[in-house]
Amino acid sequence: MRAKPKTTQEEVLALLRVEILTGSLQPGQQIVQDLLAEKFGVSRVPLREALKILEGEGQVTHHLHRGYFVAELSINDLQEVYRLRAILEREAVTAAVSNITDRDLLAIAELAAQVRKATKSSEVLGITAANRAFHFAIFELSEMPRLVRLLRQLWDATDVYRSVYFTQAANRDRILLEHDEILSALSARSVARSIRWHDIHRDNSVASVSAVIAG
Amino acid sequence: MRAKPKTTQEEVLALLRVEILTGSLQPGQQIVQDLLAEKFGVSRVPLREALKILEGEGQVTHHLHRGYFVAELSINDLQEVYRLRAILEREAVTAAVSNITDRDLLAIAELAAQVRKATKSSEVLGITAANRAFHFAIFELSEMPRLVRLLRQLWDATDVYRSVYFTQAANRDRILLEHDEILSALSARSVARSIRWHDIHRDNSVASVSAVIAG
DNA sequence: TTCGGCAGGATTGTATCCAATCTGCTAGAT
DNA sequence: ATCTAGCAGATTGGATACAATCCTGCCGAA
Repeated sequence: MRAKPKTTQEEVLALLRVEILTGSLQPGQQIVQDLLAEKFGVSRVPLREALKILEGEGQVTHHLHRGYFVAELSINDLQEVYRLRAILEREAVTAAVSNITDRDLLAIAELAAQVRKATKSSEVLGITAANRAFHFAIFELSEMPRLVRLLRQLWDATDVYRSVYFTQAANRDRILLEHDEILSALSARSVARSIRWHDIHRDNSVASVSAVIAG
Repeated sequence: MRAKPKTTQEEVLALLRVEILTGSLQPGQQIVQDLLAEKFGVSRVPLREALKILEGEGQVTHHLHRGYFVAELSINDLQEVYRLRAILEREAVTAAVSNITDRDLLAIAELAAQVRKATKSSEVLGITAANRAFHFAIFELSEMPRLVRLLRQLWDATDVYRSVYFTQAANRDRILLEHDEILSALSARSVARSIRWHDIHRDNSVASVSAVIAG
């Protein structure tokens, strides 16, 4: 038996994220509430509330009396998201370094190891999740919950496209190396190095994702 | 006759914002859906969707099977919000300066004048709205819609407390002066001066609002 | 071809009912 | 007297059905 979310709308929300992430719901595509509600086996009420949440995150757009559509990301949008990530992640990393304990370092190293394991298994969804867990464990150390929430929104916005990034073997190796560097910088409590490697890591990502969007 | 929002949930959303802003719904207070739905003359469904939006913005919190509560802001929360605002507004102002046209300057000057007029009338809600219009007109010039959206969320989070700021006459005069300085810096296309005066403006605000929260 | 209107479809809003859960009170045990 | 278990009331969460509103696309007339 699968671990069941407490409420239907949470379950629907999780399902929607997967649908969007895996491309079952493609960018620009309309979301027909009745169809999706039936597909998920729920009524429209929790579905709409989940869609409202996604709308708030910018994952879907809403046109009055026309319904919800999966958000599309232009090159400009993408660059803006990554610019904002750069600014906010620097802040998060800076705060994280000043808070980090040896215990935290162990936990993060463990998460890095899980990313490594996930890249072996070739399962994109698993790699995405592991990668996310690794990075947000670091961001969480900032002890700035609102900052983390904003970052989560920004990551969500590009998840669809970033997942393609993980499908290429060359990228996977580089990611693992960069994670090691980040971990090393954190261990040394070096803000500058931590930020630099985050920047490098992100720049490599944006380059690949831009290529995806450009076609 | 007042301009009516197109959908009921938008109307409810606007009403909720006013209720929260004016303190009819006080921080920490539970929002009883049935009562409020009846008070607004709507059913619970659009009310809940409006609450979902506010939850996404962090304006209200949600506890499972216990309902919605008006969000409370701790001193730490407040400082985090203002720290994030500082970071993001600097980015927005920088981009705005590089885009600003003479036409934009006229429009912003006009908005500044409206703030001045609003302060005369002593109506807090009006001042808040005018002030917001002034600042976001500047932020919008960044042509970074997601950045503006994040800023809007951050402003919303502290609106309740900031409105108190406007009730004090001494603050009002200073605000007007600072707006003039911002306008002057923008006219000169000086990024450094624009950022500096935004920082000063914000610092004065956070000091007052902190005092309010501290009691 | 273009314009106007009409029908169909989709979303939105509402009402009602039921299930799940939380809260507070009461009764019993220690 | 205090603590705990459990019951009742209240509230939220969800499902379903139906009415209302609005968009879209087609069809015919000028």
